[in-house]
Amino acid sequence: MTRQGGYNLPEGVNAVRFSSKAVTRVAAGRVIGLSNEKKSAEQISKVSCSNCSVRALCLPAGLTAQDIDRLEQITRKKTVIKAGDQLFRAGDKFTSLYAIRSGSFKSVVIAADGSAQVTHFALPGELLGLDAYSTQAHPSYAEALENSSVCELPFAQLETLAQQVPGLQKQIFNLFSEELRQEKDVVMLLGKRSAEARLAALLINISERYTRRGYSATEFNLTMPRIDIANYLGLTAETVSRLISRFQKQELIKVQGRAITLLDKPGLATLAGVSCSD
Amino acid sequence: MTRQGGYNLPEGVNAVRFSSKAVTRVAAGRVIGLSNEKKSAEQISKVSCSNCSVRALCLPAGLTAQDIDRLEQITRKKTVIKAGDQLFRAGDKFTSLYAIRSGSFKSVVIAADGSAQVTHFALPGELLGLDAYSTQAHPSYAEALENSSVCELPFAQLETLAQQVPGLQKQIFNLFSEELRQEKDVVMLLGKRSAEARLAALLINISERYTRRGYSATEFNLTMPRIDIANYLGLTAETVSRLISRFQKQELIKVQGRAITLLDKPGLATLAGVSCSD
DNA sequence: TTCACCTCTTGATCTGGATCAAGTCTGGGC
DNA sequence: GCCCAGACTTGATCCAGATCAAGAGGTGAA
Repeated sequence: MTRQGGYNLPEGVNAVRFSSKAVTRVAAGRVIGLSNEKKSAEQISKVSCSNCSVRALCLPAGLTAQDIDRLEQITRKKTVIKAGDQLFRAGDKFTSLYAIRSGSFKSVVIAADGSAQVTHFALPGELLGLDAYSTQAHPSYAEALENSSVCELPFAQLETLAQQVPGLQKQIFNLFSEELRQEKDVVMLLGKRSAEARLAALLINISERYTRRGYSATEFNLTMPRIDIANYLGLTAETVSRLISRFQKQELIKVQGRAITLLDKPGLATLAGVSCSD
Repeated sequence: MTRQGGYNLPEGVNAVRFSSKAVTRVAAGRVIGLSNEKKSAEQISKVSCSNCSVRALCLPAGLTAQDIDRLEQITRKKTVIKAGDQLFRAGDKFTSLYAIRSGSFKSVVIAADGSAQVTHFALPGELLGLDAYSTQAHPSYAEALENSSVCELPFAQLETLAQQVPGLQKQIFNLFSEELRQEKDVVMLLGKRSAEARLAALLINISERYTRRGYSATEFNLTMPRIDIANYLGLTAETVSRLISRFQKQELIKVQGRAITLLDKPGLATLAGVSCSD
């Protein structure tokens, strides 16, 4: 649906691509280090949680090796989703949750008047589809922002297994609750904060989420286009662009295309009106 | 904490109070009919889900009589919370969920900079505290907007019971998912909609939620003060007040203090940019 | 009853971010 | 290589809603 040109991410190995001009300014080693994506977009069909990089955040968290084994048995496949492709569409019947192994997604709700609203950016280790349980249909669609891979968890089986494995039930409650808490943060953000505070908060938020996943806290890719960031934050692309320029002038961040370096995270946190781990 | 004066709700039987002027304009029968609160604020300690008016929406939904009985056994008490009192404070250790039997609450998060944000209005049959599970501490405080009663559900026991009763696990997932979906609706609302659309959407939303609880779809109390509505919608009290006046002039609603009559629900739905059940 | 203190309403002015309008940059196709 | 489409940037103008300000209506306490 969304055709991506220009600043788009490459299909292959590295999630970051620079213009020749930019490359001259960034050391090659750091460019590689910036990648949010694992080395290659594997398309292995055997699911193995135990060597998955996000197991500490995903459903296996807190489970015994034996229980993880049972979880692996119901996990149907690990698919590669290309940038721009949809994992599921709005209105699709709810049958499975999807755990993100690598890459990133946006969740988009289409309002009654046809307008789209980005409601969530999802990173590795997070589950997509939790909000579909109560109505048994996905209220939003999920689109890959870069080449991504996911594990599909048929919910009926997951539910049955959770009945037998207390740790799994706990972890599902945990992921539900965590997502609920995050949504409240978004509501807070959109509620009363200035455009400046919103963008600063998003940068801090994404930084912290990447940190928990073992990536650099200060250097990462904003895999989403400006227009999606704007939509998510309740702003326009122009305002986001202006703010990014201003933040650069204020030496809070450094930007090359979609690669971001946070130069002054405490400063951003102050703007955002949140405390930060720095 | 929040001292309430002026337009405050009475302590006693009826949630609605009118000025003498207003009373002359509203038939007594309809005033009674407007009440969002059940007849009296009972303080019975024996929990009985089977004769609770919100059982169809609350945890017992879909359970057998036998399972409801087990649920009742772990439900610790039914307390009356006075208007303005807090059910739990932000930062309190998470031990229980609270099911609202009658009345209404607001959830408020205090940001790092000290500013408060109303993140949710909770009505009978809804659970408070779901967002505290992942961190084991309440991120927000819950304050009664009118005299209310709740059932306390110690979560450790609820979790154990859910392990044994599949329908209960399902229903907990369901309430989590439903709240998540609702939060997404709020994000959509705050994202890009005009002040007018936000207020219209809130009125529609509250109307539909009361309808599901068996109250009138067109006549109900906005139990929350304007300032809370404004905070929740990311607006100022002045803007909310102006909009309410304008909606009255446009004959979309009729307002007496906090009592609201929706005169043109489809019209409001159009403004809100949502479809409605009317 | 009077007074203090709320919440709510209404008016006047100001401003942050939207909108409109050109551009520039980048990568892909030919 | 050149061209084109889409992502992004930057500038000028406009307006919805904030802010500031004043007053009205209602309640509880003395």
